[in-house]
Amino acid sequence: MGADGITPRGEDFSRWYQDIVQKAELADHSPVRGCMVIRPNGYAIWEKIQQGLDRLIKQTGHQNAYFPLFIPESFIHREAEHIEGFAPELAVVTHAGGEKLEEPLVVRPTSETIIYSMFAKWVQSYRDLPLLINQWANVVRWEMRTRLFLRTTEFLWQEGHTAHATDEEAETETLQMLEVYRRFAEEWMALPVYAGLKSDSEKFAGAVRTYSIEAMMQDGKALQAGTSHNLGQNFAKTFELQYQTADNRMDYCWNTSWGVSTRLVGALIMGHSDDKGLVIPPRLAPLDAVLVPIYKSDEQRTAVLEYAAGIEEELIRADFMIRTDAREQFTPGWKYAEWEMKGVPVRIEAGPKDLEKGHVVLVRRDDRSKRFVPRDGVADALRETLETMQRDLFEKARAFRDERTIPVDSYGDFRDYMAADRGFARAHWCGGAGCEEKVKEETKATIRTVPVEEEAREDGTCVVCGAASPRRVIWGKAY
RNA sequence: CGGGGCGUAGCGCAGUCUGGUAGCGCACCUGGUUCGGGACUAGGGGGUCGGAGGUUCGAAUCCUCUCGCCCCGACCA
Repeated sequence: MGADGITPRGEDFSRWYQDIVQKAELADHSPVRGCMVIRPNGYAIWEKIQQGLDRLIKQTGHQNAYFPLFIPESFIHREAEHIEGFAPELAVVTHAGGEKLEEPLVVRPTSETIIYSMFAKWVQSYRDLPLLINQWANVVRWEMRTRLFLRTTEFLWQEGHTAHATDEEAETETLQMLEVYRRFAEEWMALPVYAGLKSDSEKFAGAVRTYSIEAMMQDGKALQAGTSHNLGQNFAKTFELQYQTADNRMDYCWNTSWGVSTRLVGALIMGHSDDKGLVIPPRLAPLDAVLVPIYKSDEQRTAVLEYAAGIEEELIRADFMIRTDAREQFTPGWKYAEWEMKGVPVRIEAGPKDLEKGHVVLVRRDDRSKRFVPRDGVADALRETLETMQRDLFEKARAFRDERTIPVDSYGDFRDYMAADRGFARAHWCGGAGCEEKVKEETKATIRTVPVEEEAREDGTCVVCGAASPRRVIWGKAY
């Protein structure tokens, strides 16, 4: 462990991750196994994610609503594949009000069943469609093994649910939201992602097709960062979600659902942070900058704090989130380390020399580069620094990912590459579940995503069995 | 749920084998000197040793059971 108490990434990635979560005060373990207390620093990041994404969701025409936590157990059982996927991880309430319940209540693992049963009441004709709903909620899945943010028993997420008149429209919606997630990941989170289709073995139970975005973490492993499902008419048929067509027939609706969760906070950590602590892309940082005043004598103290107060006031007026760290009991150096640990994107230093020269020092968190900027231009300089840092973080992550995503054409090479834990392989796949299963058993790698763009088409032979393959797919070990 | 590791002050650990007054570093509190990359000094506070039961004159230490965390596997966003 280093002087700052963080296990270096290269030494033990998993411990490094836990150290960041603890030391940056993002989350803590609750008394209940597998559950997580999201601490203020962590929750502030989640709030930024919510704000950014909520806007994109609304801009694409969706409205927020809220459906209840409790779902009648029978609802979950109605859709055969759905229950098969979820049965082992359900938490069920059997008693309430001091009595045994007539029908047990499931704590939602996801809300398809309750939402589409309600949609059935609201949709009469094609004129009621499309119905575009989103909800921000908590869900519970009784997982065997948990990790803070990445997989917890209870987690926070957003789940969109829509109903459409045609299959084509539902598919368009599914892809639209996949694109929203891709944009959010890349432009807000500065995480480059591969977007594409899930193989049958990885798709959501109850969906016709599942799409996802997949990001590469700094240890070369994949993190599924968002999913978008085309549900077909599976749930519509189960819950009698029908509508009257323009030519007076009855038809079942076509549904989609899509979500991202607090797991994204984990993605941010593992995507950008370093051995000094948390690194957050500026667009998602709760604080834009921290101002550290520096002084020796009392006269300096008075002058510098006044200088700092003026800067802070100006930056707040320019709509930045900023805090001055005027704590007396810590030295500037100590504060630098502390704020680096917590991932504040920019540090502003202001001391007697800066006051004298009429400038301030801006230091970037990611590369710790220093800039001296005139006092009067501090707001513009800060804005520019944050924008540059946002871009640089994305480019750095993209270069890392690209370098570690390599084409592989023989099964021997494939096994060697996966054994080295480097990253993703782009290899041909015949589409057979058997080949996928064999790879998983022998290398622990799975198909992360199947690229669907036209440009991705390429004739080749399956890296496992040698049969004809229309495209390379992305393979990797996953969280 | 299987295999491995670990629970002792807020954090990191020693002490456990071989039972005998619970320690160290950091953090915390008070004073003084410091302050542009994790300051120095003097004094001080803080612990049902994860929990329960047992053995013993005496248990952090030995025995039994139990709970939690981490790593590896099976399940998953």
